Amino acid sequence: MVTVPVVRSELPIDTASLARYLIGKLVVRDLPEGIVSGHIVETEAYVIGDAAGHAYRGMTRRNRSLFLECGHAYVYIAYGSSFMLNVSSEMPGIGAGVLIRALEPLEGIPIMQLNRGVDRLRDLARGPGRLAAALRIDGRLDGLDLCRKGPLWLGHSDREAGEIALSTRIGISRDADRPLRFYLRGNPFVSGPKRLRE
DNA sequence: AGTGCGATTGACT
DNA sequence: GTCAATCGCACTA
Repeated sequence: MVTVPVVRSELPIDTASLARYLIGKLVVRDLPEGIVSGHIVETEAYVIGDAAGHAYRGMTRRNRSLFLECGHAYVYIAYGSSFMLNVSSEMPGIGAGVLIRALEPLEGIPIMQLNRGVDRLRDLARGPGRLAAALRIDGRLDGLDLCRKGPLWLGHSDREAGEIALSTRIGISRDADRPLRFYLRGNPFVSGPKRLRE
């Protein structure tokens, strides 16, 4: 697969714009068994001053990667067992980021199937915890620069993305009405209930 | 030291 | 569709 990393200077600084920009880009994972990758089909923006964002109450040990220059990984555990992959956004020192919620599998599908313990293509990376498991993403990747080739990085795709739709975010209670979720309309690899996929 | 709560998932009706 | 498991983290004292 011929793909090049996204260029940091081309990333939109604004968090919501970055969330939209990342739809259709590639997440590439370099594992000992081979390359695993997929197209991003769903993201959520956790913007500056967002009560639902992990940086809302300032920097802590867990969320410090959110304050890095845009294009770095913020990886944390939700509900005790599921890892979540985020891309930091905004200027250095500003805590905001984009949650990558779902991938359409592209390369290394047999590796994903082993990592997930399921075969069905649609179930491999539909949902943020499943995505991280499929790509074997854990806390050791927290803080990584995603704009250069390495164990985990973001790449350009030559495929046309399709229509990008907007909705409220999934699984939060505070600031729940803000339309900050981006997804490819009708794409079967998008998570959430039916009404949030069409 | 104790408490409450999730940016979820998988099993089940 | 419903619901419980699960445990790290932030907050209170």
